[in-house]
Amino acid sequence: MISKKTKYGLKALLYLARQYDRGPILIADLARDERIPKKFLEAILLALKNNGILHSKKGKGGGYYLGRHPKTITFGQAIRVMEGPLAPVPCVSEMSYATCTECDNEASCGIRLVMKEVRDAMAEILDGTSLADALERIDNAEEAQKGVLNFCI
Amino acid sequence: MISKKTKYGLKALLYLARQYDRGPILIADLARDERIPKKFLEAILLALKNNGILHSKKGKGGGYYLGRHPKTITFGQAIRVMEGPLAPVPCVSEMSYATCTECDNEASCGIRLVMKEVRDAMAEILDGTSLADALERIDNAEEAQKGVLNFCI
DNA sequence: CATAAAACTACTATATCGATAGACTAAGGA
DNA sequence: TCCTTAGTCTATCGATATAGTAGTTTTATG
Repeated sequence: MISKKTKYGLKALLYLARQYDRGPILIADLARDERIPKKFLEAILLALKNNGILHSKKGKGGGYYLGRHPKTITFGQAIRVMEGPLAPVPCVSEMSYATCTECDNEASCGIRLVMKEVRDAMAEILDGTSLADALERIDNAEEAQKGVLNFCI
Repeated sequence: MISKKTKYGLKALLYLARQYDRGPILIADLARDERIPKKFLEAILLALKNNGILHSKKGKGGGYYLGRHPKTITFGQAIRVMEGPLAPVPCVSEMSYATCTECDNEASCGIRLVMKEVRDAMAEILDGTSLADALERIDNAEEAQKGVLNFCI
């Protein structure tokens, strides 16, 4: 299960992606519209900024905005910042490998063999889905819902 | 990242699967061989028992043993007991669905759309891999390692 | 300089994790 | 029946993570 922090962060990123061309967005607006505690959101956006995913501008007319085009920001990148490595065990992580303190013979660890598969499957999806992709799919889903409504009327 | 509890639990299950036909195994032996704190292991095994994955026998000659054949116990079942639902968000869980408190329109939630894919990918792997499968793969990996060693000599 | 907005520091509950200690209960064997 | 063995249950503890709050500082703009 992902934490609220991660959910809030992903919501914020989608929000910023949707208005990518409108310049800096205020934390206050984002917090209000997405119903996220403002001070909590502050910390989340700061973390995303420190990892290069977001940029910010201080002072009047300031706010937060995406550091790159929504097509080039993936769920995988964002989740790694907020939730840590995708891998279920450190010994199968590609981005932040570490030995498991528990097992000695890594090559023949059954848990590792299975978790490697899980990590790869997750990474394929999360690193292959950008914010832009998600926005598109949201729009499609909303269209589909409208379609059903019209069909019902 | 999975917790130590889950790692210990999976190790214990693989240990019990490897000696499936030898009757009840003592917690003490398991704890010693797999280097798991005994009292912690106790709690883990108890949880697995309460979920029908393990059985136990009290008194002299007692111990823990698998409740079913290793072929029919999957990683998915075990992980759900120890770690909770596989799904990254409750609203895409098949085994323990719950609405997300945050989002109102579930059908067009971008996070949900992506996480549904992740859940399905994880479930396919974890529910499709049994303890017996893992043991087989461990043996294969050990054979392969030996092969490399022989080749080197 | 005044103001707006992010950045930073500090703090507080609450929950979970990892682990330990001790009392209790059931099952066999002598 | 009594004793030993071994699982069961309850309680506790420190450390860490989660979720959220309050107030202050820094920086850019007009």
